[in-house]
Amino acid sequence: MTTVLVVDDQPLQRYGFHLLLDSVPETDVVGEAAHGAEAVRKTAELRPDVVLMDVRMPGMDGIEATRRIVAAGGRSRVLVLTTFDLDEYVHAALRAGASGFLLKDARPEELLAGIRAVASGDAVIAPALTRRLLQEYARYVPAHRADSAEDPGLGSLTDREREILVAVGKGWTNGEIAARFVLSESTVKTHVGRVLAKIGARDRIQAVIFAYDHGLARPNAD
Amino acid sequence: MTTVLVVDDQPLQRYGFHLLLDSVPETDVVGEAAHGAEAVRKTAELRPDVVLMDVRMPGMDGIEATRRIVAAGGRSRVLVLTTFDLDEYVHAALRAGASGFLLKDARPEELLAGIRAVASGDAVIAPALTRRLLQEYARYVPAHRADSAEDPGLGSLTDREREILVAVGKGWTNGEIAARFVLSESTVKTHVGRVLAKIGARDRIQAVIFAYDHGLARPNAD
DNA sequence: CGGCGCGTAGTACCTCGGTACTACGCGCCT
DNA sequence: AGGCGCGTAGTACCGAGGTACTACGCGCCG
Repeated sequence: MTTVLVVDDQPLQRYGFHLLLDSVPETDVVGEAAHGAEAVRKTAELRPDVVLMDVRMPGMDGIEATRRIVAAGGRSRVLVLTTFDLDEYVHAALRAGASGFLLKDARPEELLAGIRAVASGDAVIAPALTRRLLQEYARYVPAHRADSAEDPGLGSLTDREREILVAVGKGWTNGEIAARFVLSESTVKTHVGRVLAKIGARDRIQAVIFAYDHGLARPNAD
Repeated sequence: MTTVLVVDDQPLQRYGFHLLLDSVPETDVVGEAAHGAEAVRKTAELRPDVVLMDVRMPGMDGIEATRRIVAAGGRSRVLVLTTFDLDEYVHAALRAGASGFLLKDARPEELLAGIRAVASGDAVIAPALTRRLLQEYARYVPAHRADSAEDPGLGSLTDREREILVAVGKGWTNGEIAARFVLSESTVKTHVGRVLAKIGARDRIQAVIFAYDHGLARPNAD
């Protein structure tokens, strides 16, 4: 049995979800909320398996509510629903920690399948959104490992040189690298110089770019 | 009516898909292939709406076949199926241009829904994989737009300054930027200096990192 | 043993980048 | 009319970065 909290500012919409979810035995609507603040409060109180969250709501919106629910650390998972497939919503929701994102025009069985998946710890994305998400994903997440044959130098770097490159990718100066690796600055310069030659970069800036493009540098830097 | 090409090296597996897809009126299996090379050939010949592609196959595997089919530019979409949810497969398949990735233990209706979605130009990912994909996505694709309140400067940049930052993110020197923007190097320096001050970077290297972290710089650089 | 790759270290030199500060024209708002 | 933001441009200065070249100890391999 999956317990669900329905969050939507439209009473009629809530009623519809209620009807749908009660029509099958596996889901049980344990509560409703009309805005973000109420959603956060009731989630803490009722501890539902799944929070069915509308995005557009007066006051605290669904994104912010999602963020707080996820931050609270309970076991409730958030499935975001919206009429609009605006990219910003999707991004914001996923970054807020939502486990899923579906459109309200989804067929009932899709919604139920989504709730089921989210409840079991998986994630769902509406097919119509998945395409765009994947395009972006493929753009942003490049050569995960040294896959695509062409590999101008990465493989020829020694372990030490790769370490140095990562450090350069963090934006550290030669002096900082020397300090953290307990080396002389001269040595760092020698390493950096060799790295630049091997990867075909003319300066450390292009080395940073190289590092990002090849997955050596990460946004969670420093 | 959706036409499907079934690709799998196991005859029994192909038979199973054939049975399933023929049991519903909306799909029509127009051909089968036992390995990658045959899949590429038959896709070109039969022009199916959807290619149901197994990953593990002797000879050319499903990933390479997917890459070639997508590169060929036809309207056939590839839905990759596998028994193993290995990350490398998922990554490779998506980068190869697959429109979907499902596990073979999917329930029949899920598979059919997937085929339907892919045929209509959408994309599908098995829920079990979506979670991991999203985690990574959230890691790699940072603040897409100035969403999360904290925004040390990006919003305060003028249009010109943002242009400059993008150029810096491409690894261009001040001289190159001056040349491409038809400016004096002094002006570029002034702009760069202001950008650094606004985003809180101490040098252009950290500006490059900032640009990447905020989605201003792209792997498809230069 | 001798050579080679690698990591370490140094010197010398010059360029590029960044800072500080000034300055001016343009457009917009008050 | 005056002020302000923005884009433009300049000078002067200095430190970090990069190049070129040399050097040495260590471990591995033929």
